[in-house]
Amino acid sequence: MFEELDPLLHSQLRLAIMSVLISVESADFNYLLERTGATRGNLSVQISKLNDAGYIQVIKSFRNKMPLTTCRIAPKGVEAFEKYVTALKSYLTRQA
Amino acid sequence: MFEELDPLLHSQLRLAIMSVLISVESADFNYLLERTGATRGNLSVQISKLNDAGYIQVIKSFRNKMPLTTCRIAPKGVEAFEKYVTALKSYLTRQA
DNA sequence: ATAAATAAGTTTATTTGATAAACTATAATT
DNA sequence: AATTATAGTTTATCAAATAAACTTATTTAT
Repeated sequence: MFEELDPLLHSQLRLAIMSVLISVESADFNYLLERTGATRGNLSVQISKLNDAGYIQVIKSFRNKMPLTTCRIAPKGVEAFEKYVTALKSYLTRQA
Repeated sequence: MFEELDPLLHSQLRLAIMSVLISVESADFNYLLERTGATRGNLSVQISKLNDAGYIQVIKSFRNKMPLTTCRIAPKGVEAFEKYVTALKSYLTRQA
């Protein structure tokens, strides 16, 4: 049987966000915008969802008097990402 | 940048259907039901969508006077599946 | 003979989710 | 003091996944 795919990760944009975050120490809003090609609104929403799930940590501060949103992957997020990758493999490898 | 994920394949059930079909010569409705764990309604809808897209071929016949729906992957479906797998990899491998 | 149960799907309705458009707040520029 | 730019958030819309309800035909039981 196929393993369940975590619906929070089985979304193109959220997966892209997580994919970026798993490879860097931290990433700010604009960097994620650029890397994912998302719109600001969509990015904002999906960051919130990942944060609510405890998959990422979001730190809001100021840089040059401007708001700065910094994201960092959380242990729970790493775990979920790895589990998702494993689950996906059950769909991708062709077994008879 | 991340590659686009074919929305037709980036769906748990449709991906499961395609995953089964890519590994067998053909599969009937009940076999797909069993393998995917889907409900009949949901399976019916998703088979239709894959058929409409030309990803699979659906043959309706009768066995023991009962309707029999047989599915087979189409060349276009194999192509799309392979492209999807390649695209997915851009999300799963952690590059800095 | 007819009523109930089973089989194999399909259609419709609901609910969720992704996305963009519109909005907010602050800062810098003209 | 308007206008433009920056960095987001909130709201509205549209699509899509899913299950519930329905259909049609077939056995089986009464």
